[in-house]
Order: sequence, then structure tokens, then C-alpha cells
Amino acid sequence: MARPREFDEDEVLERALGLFWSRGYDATSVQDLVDATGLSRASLYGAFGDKDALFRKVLDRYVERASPLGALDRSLPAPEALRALVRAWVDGACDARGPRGCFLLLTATSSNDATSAQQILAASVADTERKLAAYLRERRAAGELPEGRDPKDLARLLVVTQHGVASMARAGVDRALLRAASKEALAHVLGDA
Amino acid sequence: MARPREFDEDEVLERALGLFWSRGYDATSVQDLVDATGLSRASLYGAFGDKDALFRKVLDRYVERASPLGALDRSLPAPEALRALVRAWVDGACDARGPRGCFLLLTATSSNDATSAQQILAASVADTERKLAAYLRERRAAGELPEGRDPKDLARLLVVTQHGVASMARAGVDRALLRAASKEALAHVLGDA
DNA sequence: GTGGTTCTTGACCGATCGTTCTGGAACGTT
DNA sequence: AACGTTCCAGAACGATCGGTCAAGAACCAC
Repeated sequence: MARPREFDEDEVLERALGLFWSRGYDATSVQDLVDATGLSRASLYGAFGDKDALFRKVLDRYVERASPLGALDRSLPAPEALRALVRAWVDGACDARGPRGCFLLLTATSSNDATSAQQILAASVADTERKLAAYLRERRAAGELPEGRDPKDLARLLVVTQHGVASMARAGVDRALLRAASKEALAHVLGDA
Repeated sequence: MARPREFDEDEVLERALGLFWSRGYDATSVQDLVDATGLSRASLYGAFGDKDALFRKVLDRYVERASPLGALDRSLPAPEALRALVRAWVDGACDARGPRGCFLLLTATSSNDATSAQQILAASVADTERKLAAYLRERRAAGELPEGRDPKDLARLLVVTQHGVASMARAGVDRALLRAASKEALAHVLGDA
């Protein structure tokens, strides 16, 4: 019925994510997006609406894909699974391909669209905390983890560690420091003396 | 010899800090600064140079004043001193007066002036880590803290906790979560089972 | 091929950005 | 009182911002 699009929407969103993630919302101009995606301004606006709408779409896409507990292998014994998880946090935050840190956290701490992103982050944090606490209780009941401390508080420690790692990684802090710190948080969860 | 200034430089910098901290560099326009400080544009430029120079001056001022270990009371027994320290981290980051979080961390994770702020942050982090590790060793030798784990790694855990708290506080995360998490990190340092 | 619809292109809009300039007011010195 | 200097107020600068418009090109259905 009409002329088909000459671009792949997913690819455009991916490029836009790269820009927004590395430079932030304000510092990314529409011209930058035009240059990076190859689309013209009118095509961008026609396909995604204004800059805010595009950003929201990009953020939704990121949130949908990112899973804080994705690296938690439930087939492994708890200590190894958790070890792999926190390692994945550090490596993911320090990954040289793509910008460092967490795009959602960056958005929620910057000014633009803050309240919206903050709500998403709050929900994500609450969800991660709840799932982690449930996991700890479950594995504790299975005898894989020591008793004693409140699983909820331990989950909270891990979540704060995760975000500290993401934030500091974006700030350029050395990976070795983040690795050591997260290992130490994990040691507490595992009850290592 | 000439007409004296009608404004207090410290007060102007303080107001500028408030704006930059709450909105970030990009989202703070010169007009905003003019409105908030009461100065005219020409006076601002005459006194501080351009926007970048003003921002740098504001950042330097903040860094100079902020002391991550300022709340560490060395006259107290180590457990109480550390407890007060991490509590001060949380309360400081969540303080309703003024913007939440850490201005230096915000700057280092945003795009603008990133490399410069990142270097300052890296130096601050390294310094805090070193001093904390030394403190832990010292108090460990005095019998106030348990042996076993590497003081350097424990210091790193605390530093990452501190920044996780600051970052999440800025993102609007509930204070109770941050408090619980930092308490847990502290428990690890204190060797609480 | 023709009509209808959508896409693409590039020029263009007003608004706002950071910055500078000009004119005049306010002060210390002589 | 008169000078020289510095400060203040506001207009104005070019550049860039996000966003739109008009015209032509590309496609599908018929």
C-alpha cells in the first residue's frame, strides 16, 4: 500500500541507546542521532515522535532486556552461582564494548525524565531484592547457605553493591577495586569468616 | 580605587552548587544561574569566567569541603565509630536539605567534564580506601576489630557501599534499604556472624 | 500504467543556548 | 569636585537546540 521503511527500527534504537548511554540525554542532540543512525530528522520524528518519546522507547528497550539476576544459574550450588552473579555484575559494568555502568541508573540519577526512570528503578530494585532474598532463603533451607543473618538485609547489601559497582564503573574506577569489594560482599552473604 | 562588588562570592558559589547539583551541568542554564544568584550575566562572567570555569570552581569547592571520612570519630571504639560513619553516609546522601547523593559522583558519571571529575574521584576513592584500610589495621592491632580478612578488601567494600548508597539515594531509593545494606556491610567488617 | 499512501530529503522555524558588548551608575583616589 | 576604574543592567550576538514543512521519490494495490 505504501513505501516501506528503509531502516531497521531495532538497529536505530540500538544506535540511539549507544549515544544516550554514553553521553546522557541532554548531551545527545537530535543531530547526533541523525548522524549516528543515518536517518534524516523527519524520518526520526515520523517513526519515533519527539526526542523524549525516542528516549523513553530506548529506555524501555533497555529495561526489558537487562535482567539483574540473569546470570544467576539456579542449577549451580548457591555459592558458585552467587559468585558468578556478582562477577557478571562487575564484568558487565566494566565491559569495554559499549558505555560503562547501568543505563537505567544513569538516567535515574541524571535530571531528565528522572521521576519516571526513578520509578522504574525502584521497581527493579524491589524486585531484585525480593527475588534475591527468596533465593537465599530457599538455598538456606537446602543447607547451601548459613543461617543467622536476615536474608532481606543480605539481599539489600547485594543490591547496593551492584549499584555501587555500576556507578563507580561508569566513573572510571578500576575494575580490580570493584571486583574485590563485590567479592567481600559476597563473602558476607556466604558467611565466610 | 574602584567600585566594590555588591555580592558575596561564596554565596554565589553556594547557590550555583545548589543548581548544578540538583539539575546537573547541562540542564543548568546561565539564565538559571543569573536568576538564582541575583547577579547579572556580565557580573557572572566578569567574576568567574565562562560556565565551565564557574562549574570547575564550584566542583573544587565541593571537593575541598566534602570529606568522606569526616564523620569517623577516632576517639570512639572502632565499632561505634564505623557505625556512625556509615550512618553519616546514608543520612548525608538522603539529606532532604539540598540535592541527594554526591555531587562529585554525579559529575563523574555524567558526560560533562567527565575525565577531569573522574580523576578527582579516583584520587578521592584511593585516598579513602587507603585511610580506611590503615584505620582498620590500626584498630585491629589494638584488638578492637577481628583478624582474618584483608583490610584493603574490607575498605574497598565500604567504599563501594558508600558510592552505592550515594548513587541510589540520588535515584530516590528508600533510605531504609540503604541503611540496612550499609549496616550489613559494616557487620562484615566487624566480623559479626 | 495509475492512484494513493508513506517514506525520504533538505531547507527552514522560533526558541534558547553560552557569550559579548555598550552605556551608565557607583565607588576610591586625588 | 573631577578623575579613573570597576561594577551593574540589559540588549544583542552567532550558534545550536528541538521540531516542522513542502516537495519529490519509492513502493503497493488495482
